[in-house]
Amino acid sequence: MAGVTLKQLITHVIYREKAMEVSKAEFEILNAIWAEYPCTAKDVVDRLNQQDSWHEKTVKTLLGRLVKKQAISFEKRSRHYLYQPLIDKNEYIIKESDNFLKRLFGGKVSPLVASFAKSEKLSQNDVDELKKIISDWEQSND
Amino acid sequence: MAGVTLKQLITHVIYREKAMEVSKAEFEILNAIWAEYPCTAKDVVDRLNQQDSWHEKTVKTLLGRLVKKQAISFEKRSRHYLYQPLIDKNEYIIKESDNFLKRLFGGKVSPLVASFAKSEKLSQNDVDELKKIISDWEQSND
DNA sequence: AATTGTAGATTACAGTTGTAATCTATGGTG
DNA sequence: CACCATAGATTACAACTGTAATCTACAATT
Repeated sequence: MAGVTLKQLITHVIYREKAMEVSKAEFEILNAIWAEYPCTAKDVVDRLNQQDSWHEKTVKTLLGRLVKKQAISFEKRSRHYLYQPLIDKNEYIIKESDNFLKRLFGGKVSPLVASFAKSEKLSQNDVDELKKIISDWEQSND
Repeated sequence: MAGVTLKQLITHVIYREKAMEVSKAEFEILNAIWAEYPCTAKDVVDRLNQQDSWHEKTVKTLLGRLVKKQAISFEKRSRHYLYQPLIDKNEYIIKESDNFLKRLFGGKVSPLVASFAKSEKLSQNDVDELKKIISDWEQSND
């Protein structure tokens, strides 16, 4: 620990206080794990490579970072690790959505939908789905 | 330019090819400018400080970065600059929303709304607004 | 048992970001 | 006209990111 500045030390000590932030690339990894877990690093690589092209080394790095951030954990199975999420997908997605809506739309969904409607990014199908969601909501809120 | 690696050079040459990325802090600045422009750095600081606390130096740095990224431009007025956006607020917001929805919800709005409904983050007011948006949409799409 | 492929650990490295402090030049003030 | 406050320019700097290459150790194979 030689050469560590006081600031670094303090930063480290209060690390746990900070809200955990998952970067975009890390989220892709997390998402692949959520698909089915526990799973190996190879599983993750394979899943990701169905869509895009991820270098195995990159995926390993990101898995390591997610472990350090305590977003996932692993269990040793002889040669390889079995990874598994420590955070819930729905919870995470809600939190992220909430943050996003706060930053851009005052925290509400409707302005987003309105903005999509205005720029013609809303299809009949989207509207049908929205109507269904609304009627379900009304069903359970009276 | 001595000591520049080939990779750096290439990165720089193809710089314009990359989609411009505005960071979160930069977005706050942009947002303050969109409120009313042209405006000075001081205007931006004042506007931001109505809500949060921004250091003047930080704001200046971010203004500089936005200029470099060609997200805003300025015009000299003797001692100070008059800043003004180079990107349209609605366009930017739509693009960001689209990206966000692609990353988390397969690109569609309804799953976001559904997820909000499920976690009880939807108020009667939100629902009323959504209904209004939908009926307006249907009005103009038949 | 020696060898080797491979899994994870460590190291690399430039770019971005948040957050400012310091430098420099100039317009306004006494 | 000299001086200074201040605006913008430059510099700082650690953390985070994306993207991998290299190192190290062990399990499976011959």
